[in-house]
Amino acid sequence: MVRKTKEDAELTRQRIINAAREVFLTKGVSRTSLEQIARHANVTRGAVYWHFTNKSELFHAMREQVFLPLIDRMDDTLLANIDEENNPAADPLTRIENFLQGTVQVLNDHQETRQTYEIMMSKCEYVDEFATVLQQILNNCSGVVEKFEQVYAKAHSKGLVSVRHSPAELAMDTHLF
Amino acid sequence: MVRKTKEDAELTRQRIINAAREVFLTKGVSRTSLEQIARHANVTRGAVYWHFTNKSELFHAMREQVFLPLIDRMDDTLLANIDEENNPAADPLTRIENFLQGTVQVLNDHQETRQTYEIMMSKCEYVDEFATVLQQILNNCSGVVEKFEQVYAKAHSKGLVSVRHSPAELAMDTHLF
DNA sequence: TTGCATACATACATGCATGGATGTATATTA
DNA sequence: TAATATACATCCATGCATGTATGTATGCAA
Repeated sequence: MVRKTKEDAELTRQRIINAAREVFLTKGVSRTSLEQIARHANVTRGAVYWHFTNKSELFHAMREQVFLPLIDRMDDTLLANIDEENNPAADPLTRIENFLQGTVQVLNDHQETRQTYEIMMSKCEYVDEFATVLQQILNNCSGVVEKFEQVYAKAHSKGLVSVRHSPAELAMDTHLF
Repeated sequence: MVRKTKEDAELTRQRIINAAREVFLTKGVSRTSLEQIARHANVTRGAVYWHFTNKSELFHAMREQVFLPLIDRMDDTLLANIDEENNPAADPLTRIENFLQGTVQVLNDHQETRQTYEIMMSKCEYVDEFATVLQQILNNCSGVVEKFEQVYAKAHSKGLVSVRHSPAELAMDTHLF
């Protein structure tokens, strides 16, 4: 193996991330060594250490590949042009439904996304360096809940939902689901 | 340290389990060594290996201390005398509510139970030996769902719930909650 | 074409964690 | 009371994972 062009290097980086995901899934995050990941990606640990400073940075990179698209999709589906009053597609409850269906769709179509979620849920111990990861995830979640809340507030002001439920409650419930 | 009486030994065993829970919580299951647990319990690894063959057995023992009472409570609260037709306290929906409130109560009162749940949820990677643990947990869950289902079936036959929802659906929903 | 940066591979030192072997003092039992 | 089982503590060999240091061949820019 010798020096590659920038595009090749980016491919290698991606191969490492994919390898990490697959090994994480079967071995668990803390039990996979960077050596195993490297072998699975047909490189050596040198390459892994070149692209990522350590395992948690690699984990973080893997995570971002599914979270950033999620955030984008939320912004698009849920919040974009929410203030245009006379937009038929902008009905708040329809937006929520669309977003949830989109989420299921993604989980159906992309096994990579499924795998990443499974790793985050039952193959990772959120301690030490990973505690900050958990913090980030929770921050993300409260961001998600907040966005739900905005949409529900809109629905509320339009009289689309029962006044017995506050937007915050509805948002939390939807998120739990 | 020298040989103790059987009661002393049982105390030591319990101290080890408690120590394990506390260290698991802060360090995560895979990152805590039996040495750390031993130190935290004021014994040596020799004692730990005497009472438990390895880490996963220790984990299993810790888990049983919260799951077995849960199962018992389910049987008592949910299922006991469910077939006595004219028992006022045996109303199916009331049973469900009582059980859920009891669960919250336990989580409120026993920080040990809270800690154990937190460990099982975000401080443990379910792979290899622990994959069987996950399997057991899932089995337990389906057992739980089944019991919910029985109660809902009873409620159904009494006309207490809308016929639009099957007992299975209701059970799954309650369990998710 | 030279020189430096890049993209890795290889080698090495270090540090636990594990599990088993062994030691040992006491409780228990026959 | 002698023999044995119990409840640990201590010690040791082994292996693996990490991080870093170093080697090296190539792409790229001046």
